[in-house]
Amino acid sequence: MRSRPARKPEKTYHHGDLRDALIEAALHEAERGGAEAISIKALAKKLGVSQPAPYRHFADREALLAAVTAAAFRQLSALLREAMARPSKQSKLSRLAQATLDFGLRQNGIYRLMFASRTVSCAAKGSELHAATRETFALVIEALEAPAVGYLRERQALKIWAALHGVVMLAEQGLFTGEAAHATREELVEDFVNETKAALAVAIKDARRRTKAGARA
Amino acid sequence: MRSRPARKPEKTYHHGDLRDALIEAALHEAERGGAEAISIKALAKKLGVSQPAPYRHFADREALLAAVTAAAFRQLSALLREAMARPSKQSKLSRLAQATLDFGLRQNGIYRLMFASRTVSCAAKGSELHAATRETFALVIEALEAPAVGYLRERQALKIWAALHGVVMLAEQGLFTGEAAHATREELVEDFVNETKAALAVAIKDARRRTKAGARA
DNA sequence: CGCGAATGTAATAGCATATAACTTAAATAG
DNA sequence: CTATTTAAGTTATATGCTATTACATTCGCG
Repeated sequence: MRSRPARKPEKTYHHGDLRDALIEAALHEAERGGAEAISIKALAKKLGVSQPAPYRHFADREALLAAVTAAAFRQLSALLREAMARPSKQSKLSRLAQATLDFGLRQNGIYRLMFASRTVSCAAKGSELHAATRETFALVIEALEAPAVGYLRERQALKIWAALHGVVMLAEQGLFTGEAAHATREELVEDFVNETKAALAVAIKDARRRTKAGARA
Repeated sequence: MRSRPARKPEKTYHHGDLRDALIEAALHEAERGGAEAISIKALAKKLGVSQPAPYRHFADREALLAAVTAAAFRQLSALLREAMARPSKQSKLSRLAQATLDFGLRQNGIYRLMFASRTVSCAAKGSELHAATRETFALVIEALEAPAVGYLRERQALKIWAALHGVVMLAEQGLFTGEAAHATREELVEDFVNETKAALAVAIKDARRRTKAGARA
């Protein structure tokens, strides 16, 4: 898991890999408690450096959170890629959807860091975080396994992505537990997956029909 | 807007309505900045009382946030009720959906307080907050304008509610702006509304057909 | 080797949560 | 109508976090 210093508890003045270690440790803290659980002071103590040391690598707490969030997006991307690559009877989209749901519920702290804070929306266009979020979304489009016809794919990707996040959100709010459990989260996700596929197929067929008609005229 | 003391800047030892005033002021702060923007110290200063005064009404910050969140849910419920009551050519569900989207984007700080924190999921079953969230969800079911057939309504309500929140979430992340704007948020919401209505109609018809068949056998 | 840049430390300022001990005023009983 | 209890507010203080400043150490490169 660790990278460079590996096992060297010798007291060296320089940590060697503090930046990455901070991100990794912060992710671990965020697992339970989300962004609020990330304390620069606590991280420094855990890693055996002085409190101001992290400020050599991050301008302020926000900057650290942005880097951690970007790392989390890359982590999610890897998970989704893996889920999509895995041989299965289910469709790629279905696997991506279930993997997202799984991630959102199991690692809810990290999930909230990624989707429920204003960190992402404040990310500049060329930033590491912005790139990481775009890459994740690209995987959603890929999971549709459909040809690019105008922006029909992108539109359906937005829809399924939105729906998925909504399910995670409501699940965490307890709307699927106790008396309110009128459907399982997995059932709902499958519904969305099927509706998305159907809508996309119809839209593409429709667009092609219209194009042909236009060409004939 | 204010309740009891109305206009009495005279230095009285007792504020008279500190609890409600705190909630109202906190909501105002949350409008920009979400939960993080709510500082007990700052609220106390703004209301002209000492810092520890709020602790007479709320055990800790979490308790204040829970009360504020409950107030926010009641506020949303009122908005939705109003949107549904308003005469219009659009369906009730469509109006509820657009009103939710509107609220989520315009009052995004409050919205995040309501849906993106763990406050709600930590709310006990009999709590004020729990009741407020259930009431809001009941409005979603009502907006479907469909008879109760098993839990088909509830299921579709969950779906549209989830989808709506996903759209707000992604919109706030910037997935509908710039090059990525392959659909407007409103379009997507209308898509979800229509799909929900269609799915519910089909499910109800299907259920009734099956019931009749069962009775005949 | 030596010097500059990167990285870490100690000391400190400032703000927020929360508690303890004390004070004031409102409400209620006798 | 006073006495006493209690709700609500105050001052003082402990603790924890962010962030900055000035200083120390080491790395890497010419």
